[in-house]
Amino acid sequence: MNVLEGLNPQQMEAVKHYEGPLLILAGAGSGKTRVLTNRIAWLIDEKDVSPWNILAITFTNKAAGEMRERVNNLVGFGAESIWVATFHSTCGRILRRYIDRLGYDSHFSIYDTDDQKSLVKELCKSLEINTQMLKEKRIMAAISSAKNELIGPAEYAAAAGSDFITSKIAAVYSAYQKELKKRNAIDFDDMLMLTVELFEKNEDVLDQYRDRFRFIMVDEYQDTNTAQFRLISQLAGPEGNLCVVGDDDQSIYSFRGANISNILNFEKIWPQAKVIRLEQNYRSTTNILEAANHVIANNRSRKKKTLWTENENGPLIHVKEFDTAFNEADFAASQIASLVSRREASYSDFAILYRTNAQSRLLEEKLLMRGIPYRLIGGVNFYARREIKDLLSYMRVIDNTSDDLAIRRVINVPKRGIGAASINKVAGYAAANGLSFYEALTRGVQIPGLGRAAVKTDAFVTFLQALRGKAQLLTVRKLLEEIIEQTGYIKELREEGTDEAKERIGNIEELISKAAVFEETAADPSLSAFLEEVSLVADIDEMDEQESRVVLMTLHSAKGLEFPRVFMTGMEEDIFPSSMSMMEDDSGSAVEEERRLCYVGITRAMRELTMTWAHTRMLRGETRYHERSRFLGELPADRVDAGGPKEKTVRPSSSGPALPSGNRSTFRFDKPFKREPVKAAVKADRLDYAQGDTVSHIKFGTGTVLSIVDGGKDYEVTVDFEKYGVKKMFAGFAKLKKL
DNA sequence: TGATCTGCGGTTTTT
DNA sequence: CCGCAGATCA
Repeated sequence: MNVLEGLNPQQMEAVKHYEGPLLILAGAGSGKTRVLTNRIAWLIDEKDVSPWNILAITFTNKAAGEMRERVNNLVGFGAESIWVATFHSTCGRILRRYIDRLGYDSHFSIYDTDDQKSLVKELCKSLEINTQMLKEKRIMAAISSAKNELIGPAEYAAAAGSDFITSKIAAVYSAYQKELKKRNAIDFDDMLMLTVELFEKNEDVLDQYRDRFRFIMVDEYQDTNTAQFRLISQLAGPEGNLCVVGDDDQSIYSFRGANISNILNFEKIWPQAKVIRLEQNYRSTTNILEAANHVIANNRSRKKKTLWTENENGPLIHVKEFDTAFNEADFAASQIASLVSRREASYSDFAILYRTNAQSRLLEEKLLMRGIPYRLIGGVNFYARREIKDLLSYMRVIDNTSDDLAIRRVINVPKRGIGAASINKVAGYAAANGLSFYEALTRGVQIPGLGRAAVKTDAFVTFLQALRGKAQLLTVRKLLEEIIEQTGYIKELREEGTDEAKERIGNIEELISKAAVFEETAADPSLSAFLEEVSLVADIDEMDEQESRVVLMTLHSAKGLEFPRVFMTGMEEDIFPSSMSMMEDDSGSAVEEERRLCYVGITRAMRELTMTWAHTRMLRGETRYHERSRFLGELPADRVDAGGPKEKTVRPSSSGPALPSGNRSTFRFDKPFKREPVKAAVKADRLDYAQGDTVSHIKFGTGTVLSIVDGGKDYEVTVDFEKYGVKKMFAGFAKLKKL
């Protein structure tokens, strides 16, 4: 296959770039992945670069998987030895091998957000920090950004000085790192920070990886934070055979430490860098692209560039206004249903995007009602579910007995009669003697005050030891099944028999098949590797383009994807841009990030884009009013649909920015929030059914009304459905019919 | 010790 | 509105 075929001149130039640093500024849909993969193939084919010497880094497993697949198709022989991975799994692999140089053991656990929170909470308690005043979340965010900036506890404490809050955070940070190390655990941010530290302190290790990774590619470069930037700088070395691809207009992760200046600094660190711009878009219609260009032009801080396309105009952008978010959601569902029934589209053509995960609920409801299959990305992570975390915690303890959090999670699951009192005694003894929780546990009766409970803890220790012994001989999947068997986890759920229990069993079965897939496909099928892999799964990784389903996800998750037809919902001030972004008094940079997010959303669409907004929307249980989003006003009038007969339409600005950047603060103040909840907006005066009546529901079928409670805003009706059991619902939404 | 109840706070985005 | 944490009861 000719890797240069069909490339435009700029793409060609990028693909044929051999040695030295290269910055590719690639607009949305300009074929950047193609350029990256073809360049890899070109290096191998034309320059005899060994696949072994190539590293390609992405942010998500999904992106890595796609790149891997495309590279495999392009590079026949040796493609598997190209290292294609995310930042985090790259660091994971390096650390598994060399983390002993930093005083950890190679069986380290990876703490996720929940684990971090438990630890921070624990530390706040022992440091006597009032978490009402200084929230765990804030501490976690501070620690995370410090790590992203490669600031260790000591440096953080020094910078904190006498500032009360900051010095408290510094104290937690220091204790947090100490405790993690004691537990032989690291968090997400540590993966990066520790790898950088490893390279800094161990020249031999860095040299070894430098020698291997002679050619480095980085995707979504605009999202790199300082730690990631340092890492690739270390690997690339001064000669810098480094090729990065990014788009400053799609930088939407500054809250996670992403640093736009990494793009600007690129040419400073490597003055010899070549810069190539890819501005031709192959994805979207002219109307969509013009809309995107017009909106993003309102941002002041950006590298000026204008995407263009040879594609046809296509349909106009539809902008629809609704009274309520219900109608909005229903509209999206009905549009999809009618297009699919007319065979003009298939479910997988559609994506419904929104700003916050909470907005998915309504949409799900409406899709469900119409029987439209959908895939929800995000929300509660599969691996964060209780049953999954329980089982994984067992595996964590088996892999790493120092993981106090994991062992304390499972010590009484299933119930073993070891309660909080006993746990505290063991923990106290462990702390006093510098032992891990597990080590303390093995001391049994020696622990003061444990008394008769020691019989139970001893049994637990024996149980764990037996499992640990077996683990040596078992594959990951078998081990998991053994744990389930020995603990009676599924058995217990089966006896419970509720819908919820059934769902949990389903989740466990899914975990087993994930373990099965893992042990068949992983290069390193060890327990540590399995636990690492499941820790690093992102929501978006769960998406499968092959499915014939509508996809629901946040605008953030949508980055890097494309769909023939896109709905952007909740286009309202305070929702999108979010109220948070407007509160910050930072000269509008947060709003600019929201605008980039809007740009990302618009440019996901290939053919048809529908943007919707609603005057009222339920938020945390109260109905709130919203104005239409300023971003709608920034659309070019000549690209927007005049609207159907049913809905009123928006008057977009004729040209230019709707809101000069300098005016942001005044704008904020002359538009006070309307926060009064609307009572009786949806509440019917009375219901045409009563307790004991038989009613029918569009999805749940027929059932008997058990009770009706006047909840103020609406009636809450409890119905016992024949097929689905007892459900609680609101009369205004459920649209129950008396039979 | 375990199960149930109540009150409160939370939602911006995530590897 | 929902989920969680602490309080309260069996």
